[in-house]
Amino acid sequence: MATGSSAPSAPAPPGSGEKSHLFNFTGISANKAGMGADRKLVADFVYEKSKNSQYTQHQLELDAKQQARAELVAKELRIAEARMSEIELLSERRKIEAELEALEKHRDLSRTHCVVDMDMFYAAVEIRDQPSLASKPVAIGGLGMISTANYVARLYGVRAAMPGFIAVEMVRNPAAIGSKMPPDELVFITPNFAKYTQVAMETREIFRQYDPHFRAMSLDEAYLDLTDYLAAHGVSAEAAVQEMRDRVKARTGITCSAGIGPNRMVAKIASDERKPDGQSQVLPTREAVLEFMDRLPVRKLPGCGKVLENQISIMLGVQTCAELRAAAARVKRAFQGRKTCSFLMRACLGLSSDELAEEGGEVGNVARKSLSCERTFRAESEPAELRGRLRDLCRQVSEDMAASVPPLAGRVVALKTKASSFEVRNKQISLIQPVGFSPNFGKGGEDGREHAEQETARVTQELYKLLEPVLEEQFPCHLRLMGVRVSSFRDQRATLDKGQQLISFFQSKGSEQQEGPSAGAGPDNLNTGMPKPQIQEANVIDLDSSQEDQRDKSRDPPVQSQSLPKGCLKRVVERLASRRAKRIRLSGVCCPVCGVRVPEDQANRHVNAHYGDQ
DNA sequence: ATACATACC
DNA sequence: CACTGGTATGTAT
Repeated sequence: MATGSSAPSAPAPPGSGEKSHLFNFTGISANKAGMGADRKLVADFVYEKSKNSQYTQHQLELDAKQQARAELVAKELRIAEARMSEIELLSERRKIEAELEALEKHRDLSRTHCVVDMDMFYAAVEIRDQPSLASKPVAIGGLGMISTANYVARLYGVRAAMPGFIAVEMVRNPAAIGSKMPPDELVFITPNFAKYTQVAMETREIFRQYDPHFRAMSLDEAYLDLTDYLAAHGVSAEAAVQEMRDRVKARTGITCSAGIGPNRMVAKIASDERKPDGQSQVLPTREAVLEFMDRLPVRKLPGCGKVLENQISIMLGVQTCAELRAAAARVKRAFQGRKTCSFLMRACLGLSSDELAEEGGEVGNVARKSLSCERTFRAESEPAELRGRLRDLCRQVSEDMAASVPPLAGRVVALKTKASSFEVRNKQISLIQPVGFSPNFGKGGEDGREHAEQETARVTQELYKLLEPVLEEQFPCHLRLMGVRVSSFRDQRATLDKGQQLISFFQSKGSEQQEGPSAGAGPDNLNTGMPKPQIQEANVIDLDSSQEDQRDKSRDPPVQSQSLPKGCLKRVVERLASRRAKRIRLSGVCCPVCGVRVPEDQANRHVNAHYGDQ
């Protein structure tokens, strides 16, 4: 299993005992090494602590399934290759060379992208506000799950996404995981998301000055296109980013790391190189990019997680991007007909999908596509209790839909359940009429609040009525989690921020452009390597008319932009811009997590709601 | 189209 | 005490 440099390509011998799967699923891998602790010992330790849990049993099943599949494909590959003649192999080789050559056409070295990542963000904020913690092992989260660990805790092998109760044991018993640290007690801190959000706003104020269209991926990570800034100020990327990081540190007291590169993928990977409190640049030449990519383990490619890494290892015997490139022909055969194939081919050349997007006119869609709420709880069988939880979830989803701008209505609702065995089920219902709020919801006058409550209750009830029978189908059941999701929104664009991105695109590109908004505004395609559906101008028109016109257009086919009269788009953009300005004056602050605009006095509550009000 | 699995922070 | 939550997307059926 590809669990690290120790055993790069050895497939797990079937039936060789419980450690054979040496935790593919811990995700501890080439790039996720815990400093100061031995990876393998950490994996063993975690395994020992949890091998009898339902969780682990379930993970082992998934793991085994995945492993068997990879081995099957590997076997078929070997057979197919054995059957190929020299001539066939040669012609295939030539074909691949040509394809790689063709991909070079998409290489764009003209832009400078930057990814900024705050160092151990939540922990850094807490330690800033309580400096006595600095020397102690600190984890943000609880016994169930850790979201961030400081560097002291990392010396004990503690990492984000690790269950807290295991982390406690590791800190108490560092020798067991090969750490030379003295035994200690892990300090837990309950996350304070409102505070982290406040700090994130401060960093974003700074980011905005370097790229007004920067994209925040989370509270602690942002993608910037520095090209215009550098041209305007005549400074080097290195200097600009250093200055930006200095300003972030001065303003927030927290360090960050950054990567600079000719596209978002390269910048993202580079941001990991000199962490913490460092920056790294990949120069905009083909040679520099290839040299950088070549030594990279494939696992470092955003989008290549532990499963794909393992597949690549088992099926191709490949660990690094250089090997991946050399094995392009086999990559193609192994993943033929799958998006993964083109993703890998481009990625190993250091090509980011945003380059393709610009070239091909395919664009990233920045609108939200689904809204959901899920809760884990102590496993429960009682129907009345489960129904109550379902109703709570429906209420929460309804409130979040109401708080969206515009208020949401969706044609698909889904119930997710996780049994105490960790088996997950999803059941979705497609509707003719969307469930949710009218686009005009929330614009009421004096009786606005009362009406809002009434409508929210109505939507809650509609969701519940749809999903309760779905839950019923599963009785008797023993559940540890339920979740409610709404998608296929009537309004494709969901947040104010994204609306502003639309405007900026149209303004910069001019009114006769036929494509949607530039993918340069966000890293939407970064992980998948694939273009997302476009936002057509039709959506903008729809948005506009939705103000005056309540007809439900959700079932109408998308209007082709070609059918729009000349000059129409420009007017739409202007009207949109003026409405935006009005809304900004009228209504509170923009949630930095979801982009939804909420009244100022509800901002904290709203932000915390994203995280379950912890 | 639906369900399930993977990935990211 | 006991392995998250929200969103997107890829893959299989």
